[in-house]
Amino acid sequence: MAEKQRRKPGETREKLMSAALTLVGKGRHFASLGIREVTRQAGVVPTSFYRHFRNMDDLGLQLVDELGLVLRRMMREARANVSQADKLIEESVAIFISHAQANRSFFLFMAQGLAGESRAVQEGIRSEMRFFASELANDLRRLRLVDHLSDQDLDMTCDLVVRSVAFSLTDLLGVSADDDYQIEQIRKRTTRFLQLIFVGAAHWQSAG
Amino acid sequence: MAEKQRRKPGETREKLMSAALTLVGKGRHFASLGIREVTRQAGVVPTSFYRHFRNMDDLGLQLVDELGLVLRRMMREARANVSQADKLIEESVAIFISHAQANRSFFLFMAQGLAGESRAVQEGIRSEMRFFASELANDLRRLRLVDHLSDQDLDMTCDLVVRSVAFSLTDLLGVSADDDYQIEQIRKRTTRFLQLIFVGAAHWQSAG
DNA sequence: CACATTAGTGAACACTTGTACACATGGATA
DNA sequence: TATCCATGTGTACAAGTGTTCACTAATGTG
Repeated sequence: MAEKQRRKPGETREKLMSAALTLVGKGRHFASLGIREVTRQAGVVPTSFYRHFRNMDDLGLQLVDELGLVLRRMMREARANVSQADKLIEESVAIFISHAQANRSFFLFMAQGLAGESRAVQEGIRSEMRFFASELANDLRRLRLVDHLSDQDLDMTCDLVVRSVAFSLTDLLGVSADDDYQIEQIRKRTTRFLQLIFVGAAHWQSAG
Repeated sequence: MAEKQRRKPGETREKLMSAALTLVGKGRHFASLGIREVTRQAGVVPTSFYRHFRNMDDLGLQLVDELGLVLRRMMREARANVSQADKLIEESVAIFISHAQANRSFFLFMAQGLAGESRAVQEGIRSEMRFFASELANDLRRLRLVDHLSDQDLDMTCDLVVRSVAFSLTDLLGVSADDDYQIEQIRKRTTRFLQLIFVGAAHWQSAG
């Protein structure tokens, strides 16, 4: 019989989660993954799955939690690297794209989950996006870049910004990871989107 | 043995496609549907599937084509119903939402396909969105509402508009079809998004 | 009318799937 | 040290899967 050493606690759990992400990274859709498939990819016997998750939806929910950590790391780096206010958009988009590349499977999972099968996962991702948007609003407030906007209008603007970036994600994940030209195009386009939105925000009161 | 009457040509084909849509409408993800499942829902023997489609991806591609028709109908109605230029955004959003409600499963399929499993379906949907955006640009040009924008900037604006609306789709499809309050909220928010974008477009030259 | 084509059927195939059960083992706890 | 429990393993099974095959009835074409 094969050895059944138990290594660090939670190791198999992580193997299963990253196995699912690996399969997603290979082009599979999370909704089409099965328990056996994931355990096979993780190099673990199918029964082990139930030691950690009740079903695939449960695994998805726990992936959403980890996704939250990835997003928070990204925000922290963005805040640390904002050198000048007028380059804020460009630099933030660049950081976002590099994180999306570095955690491709994670963001793929996020893009899939937005219209996914599990309502709970869907809501989880949406919630992460709302949090992201509200943090962005806080930052902009603190930098005093948007003093003329009401809280509500600022929230709306940040919401739109986050959505636009999230949509660019699906562009980004659609091109191969080493197609530098296309990635650069996406970066430029996303940057212009955000600039357009902020121009709109800057003139919002007069038009609203 | 059961009767095997063949009715109109292409009837089973349609039954299969709408069976897939029905399952999607019930909350399933297209990527997780199987051939047997679809044929069962259509009330047809599994073998019949192969008379019309090579596999599920093929069926998905043909659904994208039909989706194109739905979108074109929507555009036609929007063009016919634009009463006054200053209500253009509000009325267009309202038409969009009513079409999305009337063809819920179709739009659900579209939202899923954007980050779906089949690259071909993904590209098909993207292509429909590009077409939609370019038609929008033509209309705006014709109405002479955006004379100060270059073609390129206009394309970008329309692209952003279409993306924002598409993202609102996922909001809309996330709430139950008879939750009028939430739907109204989504309608208002989407309208404001577009207004913000167009305010940005109106002031774009001076800032770009 | 004869005939090829299309579009339906059911039976069978070799696999894969989710899940249940009994069992083993290492580490923490008492 | 003795015990418990979380975590691992192998086996088993019923149900579901995609696909092939041979057969049949309706339709369009000569």
